[in-house]
This record gives sequence, C-alpha cells and structure tokens, in this order.
Amino acid sequence: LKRLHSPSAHDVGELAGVSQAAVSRAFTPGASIAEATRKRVVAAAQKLGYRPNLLARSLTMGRSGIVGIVMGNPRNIAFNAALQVLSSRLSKAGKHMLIFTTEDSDRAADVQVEDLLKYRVDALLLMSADLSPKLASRCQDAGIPVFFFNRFGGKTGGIVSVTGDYRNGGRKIAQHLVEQGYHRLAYMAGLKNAPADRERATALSGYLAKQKLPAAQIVTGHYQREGAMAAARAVLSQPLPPDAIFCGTDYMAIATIEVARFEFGLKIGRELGVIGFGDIEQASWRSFDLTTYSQPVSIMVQKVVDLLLEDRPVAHPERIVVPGELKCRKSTQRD
Amino acid sequence: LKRLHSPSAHDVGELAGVSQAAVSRAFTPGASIAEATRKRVVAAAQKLGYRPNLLARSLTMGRSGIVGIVMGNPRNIAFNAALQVLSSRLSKAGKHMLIFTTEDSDRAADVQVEDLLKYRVDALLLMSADLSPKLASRCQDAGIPVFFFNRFGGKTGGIVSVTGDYRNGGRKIAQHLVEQGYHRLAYMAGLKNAPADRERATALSGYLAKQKLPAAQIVTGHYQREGAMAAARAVLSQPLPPDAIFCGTDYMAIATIEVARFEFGLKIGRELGVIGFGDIEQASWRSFDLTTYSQPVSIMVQKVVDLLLEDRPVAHPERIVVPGELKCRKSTQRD
DNA sequence: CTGAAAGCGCTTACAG
DNA sequence: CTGAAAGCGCTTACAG
Repeated sequence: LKRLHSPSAHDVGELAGVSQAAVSRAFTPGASIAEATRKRVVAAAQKLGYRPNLLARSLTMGRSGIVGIVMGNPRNIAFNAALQVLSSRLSKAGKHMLIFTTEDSDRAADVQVEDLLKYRVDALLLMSADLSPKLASRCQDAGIPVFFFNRFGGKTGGIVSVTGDYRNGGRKIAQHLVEQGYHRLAYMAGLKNAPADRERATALSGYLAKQKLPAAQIVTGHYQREGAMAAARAVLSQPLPPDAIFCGTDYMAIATIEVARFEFGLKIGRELGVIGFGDIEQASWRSFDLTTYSQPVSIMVQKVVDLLLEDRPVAHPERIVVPGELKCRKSTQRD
Repeated sequence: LKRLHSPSAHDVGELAGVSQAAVSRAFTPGASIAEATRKRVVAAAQKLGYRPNLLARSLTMGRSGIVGIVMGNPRNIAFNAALQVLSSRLSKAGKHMLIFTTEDSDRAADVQVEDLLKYRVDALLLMSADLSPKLASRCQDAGIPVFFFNRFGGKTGGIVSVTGDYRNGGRKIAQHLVEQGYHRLAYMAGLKNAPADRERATALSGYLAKQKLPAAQIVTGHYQREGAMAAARAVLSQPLPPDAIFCGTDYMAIATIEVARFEFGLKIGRELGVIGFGDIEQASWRSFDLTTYSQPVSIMVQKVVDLLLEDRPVAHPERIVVPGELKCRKSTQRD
C-alpha cells in the first residue's frame, strides 16, 4: 500500500518562502536562525502538519536516538514498574525504545540483537536476558554500548551490569531466618548455576557455616510457578522437611506459600518460614505477607539510564550493585 | 561521541568487486541477481560484519517497518503475556516495536504519538490508552492506521478496536451470580463512565431487571488496588451490604477479596461472592480462586496483529469483540 | 542570518 | 544479470 506522503522540509520552506535548510534550522534547537524566520517557518509547518522525519535525521546524524531493549523472562522482576520508569526517563532524554522479548531466557538474545543493530540503535539494554560473547564484542566493535539489567554481563569487555544486591541480601536473609529460630533451611534457586542464585546461596551458606549451623538444602524452581510448586512439594514431602525456605524470587516464594498452606496445611511463619527476593508488588499483599529483600527497580532503572545517557565508552566490564533492604513481614514470624 | 562507522553497502561492494546496487540486491529477497554474485557479496558482508542499515532502507522505501505502541495502565490486562505475544508475532512478520508508556491512562497519549509519528511508524497500536480525536484524524491523514487494544476507538474514522466481550461477560456473570443464589449485588466499575464498565454494568442490570431482581449498587475502584480496597470497605460497611460483588477487573477483585477476608472476616464464596473480569494469572491462584470471565489476550493480540499486517485502509471505525468464557471458581461457590 | 550543495546509506527504474 | 544515477528527507560545513 502506498503511504500518503507527509510534508517534507522542502514543502514547508516553499510555503514559508525560505530554503529547506532554514526549515531544518527552525527545528534544531540552538541553530543559527533569525527569530522572525523561525516563527514564519513554524507557522507554515503547523499549517502543513509537518513533523521532522526522524529516520532521515538519524541517517545524517549517525545516531538514531533509539535504545534497543530485549526483555527476557519478564516475570522475575517488577517488570511493569521497570518498563514504566524506563520509558519515562528515556523519553525525557529524547530517546526512544525499540523492544523485543525472548521466549526462553536460557538462550541468548542474539537474533533480536541482530535486528536491533540494523536499526543502528545507540545502545543496547538487556533485561533479564543474555547475549553471546561473540555478539557482545561485535556490538563493541560497532561502538554500541551494552547494558545488562538484572543480569551479569560476564567477562566480555565494555559491558555494564546493574543488579540487585544478591550477596548482602543472602546474608541478611540468612541472619534473619536464624534469628527467628529457623534452623533447617532450604534454598530454592531459580537455576542452580545462575550467577544471582550462586551469590545468594553462597552468602547463605557462608553465614550458616560461620554460625556452625547445618548447610541448607538446595533445590531448583526454574523461576516458574509450576517449577517452584514441584520443588516445594518435593522438599516438604521429605521425612525431615526444612522449617524455612528461602526462594530466589518472590514469585517462587508465593508459589511455595500456596503449596505449603493449601497442600500441606502448614501455618506460614509459625510452622514454615518462607522468604523471597525482590519485593514485587504481590509480596506485600495480605494473602502472602512475604518477608523479602528488596530489589529497588526504580533506582536500578535510573542507574542504568544515567549510565546510558552518559554515553561514555566503557573499556572494562563493570558491575553496579544496587543495595536493597530486608522487608520483615509475617511469612517469617514465628508467633 | 563519535560512532565507529559501520561498513556500508559500498564497502561490501568494493570488497566483493561489485557495485553498491548489487550489494543491495543481494540482501533483497527476490531481487534479480546471479546466485554466484549473491554468494560472493554475502561472503564479503560476513567478513566485514555488514548489516543493511534499516533506517536508510526505511527512508527510501517510505515504510519504516516499525509499529508504534503506547501502553496505558499496564495493570488491567495480562500485560506481560500481551507484550510477549505481540513481540513474537510482529517480529515474525519483520516488524519492530517502538514503545511508549503513559503514566496516567486518563489523559490521551498524544505526546507519545507525536513522537511516534516522527519515526514514520507504519501503524499505531494503543493498548489501554486513549488518543484525542484530533490526533487520530491526523494519523489518518498521514495514512497511518490506528488500532485500539482493550479500549474503544470512539467515533473517529479509520480506527479499529479489539476488546473483550464486556456485554456477554456481564450477562453471563449476572446469570451465574443469580443462579448461585446471590441476590444483593454490587458492581465495582473501574471508572463509572468507561465504555467497558458501562457495557458490563448495563448487561448486569439488564439481566437483573429481566429477572425482576433489585438493581445492583455501583461503586468505583479506579482500576487500582487502593481504590478497589476503599470501595470494598465502603460497600461492606453498609448496614445491608451486598452478598456478591462483581468487579470490572480481576485486579480489583483480588483487592476486594483481601479486604473482605482480612478486614471483615468474611468467608469468600459462602458469605460474599466475588467475581472479576479478565482471568489474569493470579485469578487461578489458590489464595484467590477467583471466578471470572476471561479476556483471551493471546487471541486478541493475534487478531490485532493480523489486522495490522493486512495493511488494509479502514474507512469506518470498526470494533472487534473477542468472546471469552466464564471460569467458575471457588470465590462464587456458596457451600 | 541564509542558501546552495554535499552527503548519510539505502532502493529502484532505466539502460545495457 | 548488472551498473550508473536519481532520490528518500534530513544536517551541516562553506560562502556570502
């Protein structure tokens, strides 16, 4: 289908009696143009419904103003909030977002990134998604900075990661559980070898070892509801089940609460402590009242956007850890 | 900062010993080019890390391949699922998504759409967001089709709306509640005058009138958790409270359940029926077990994408209603 | 302050 | 099947 062609700078110039270049200047803040002609141009543009073609501008300027975003499994993070904040902060800076999602976050988001590169995005933001080292370095060659959000960038150079504080969170949680008198702990990882899970598990077992307490049993919930429920069932069916379960995400923790409560008839807090990670909206709902360590999504987004807008070339991989805090709620209250 | 310039078709042509035009043809499916030269070009491109610049292509072709998307209040719909489906379906068709969100869905998304138009998007998709008639008609003038998802397009021409079946849902819900023996009903609207709420409320009161039953009390939850909780409190504090509440969204219904259960000590189902609309993921969680009328997001997305890809000019406003079904769960079970 | 002109990286008739 | 050339709608030195 043919597009009705929209007016160009040339058309506007004709109407205003100036050159096409003058029209361009009228729409370029800080360009050298007389106030009177600027006004005349703007009036003409108004009348014609002219909007500068950003594709053309991108082509000449060599920067698209577009940030490429790939979202992995959007369930693990306060996804809506993140997108909202991201969008508002970026558009305030005149940037726009070209978005992809990936079905399974296990595979690297290479296909999506390939497409993104064709649009000459100014930067790449991977939210809970991975990228192969090979493609990462191709981005670097192309001068496109890559940012990981809620994920580790790995060892490839020039990549910035912004994550929650898994280490401190894990330690704080361990401490809290022990203080509450729980002593047979289990850790439900998303994936056993996910860096975030490793850090949490390491912090947990480090604390337990220091207190001369028995190590925590480790299970895997695959970051999904069904997976978490299966893991919870398995753990709770054991002859000597744990008296507290620390889950790598709030989402899995909620599933665990439901299994414990409705399938095993356990009183949450009193008979089984459950603790999550992230402090998503549902954690504070009365039905769950989930103790958790917060992952301050807004701050994390802000951080990544700031770095992104700085537009400073990053030589070495950098990791930025945004601290959270322990939110004590009823799911780990003994009485 | 300067961008390291990426290789152009010209560079590739040089390496492969062909013209720049030949390079273009090598990357245009169906273009007239000898297989041998195509292979040579592709090899050269490979070596240089060449990717066709889609911005440039868009400029010459007059179509950007970009779909502009504005997301309003993302809480009311199974937002994640929708985005996931949308993304995968569109990228299968070689389309990409430029995304905006709007903080308050009350105001029209005009600012965002202005920006989108500057990128010469091929189509506009408003998800739970509004657009002023003025800007809508400007889109039409520019030949850009506008689609509303989960929202009515209003009377402006050339706009397609895809929505759930509020009318049938409202009727089915009314019928179900009455059959279960509830007889003092309340309807919690998002906004009193939102078209979706009107249709649901009308269907409900139509059914009640036909059955010669008393009309339902109507309250407003503003589509938000706090708003819904406040409305639920007000309704349940009355001397003669309703014995069932039909909420315009599952999200509000869940908030209502929590207020009724934890603040009023009511047994959900037995003492107070609660019913939602949409069938979001949480509705089926054991903690809520919420009866609801489904809004099949995947199908709705599929529908809107199909229409969008058809790329057929729409003369008159069209509305497509995707039927759902009643999901009977415990929240409206009397025994 | 302003215009003519070159150039951004493509596509696509038009000749050959 | 292939290349030279025009054109898509901008920006930006360069003269004036």
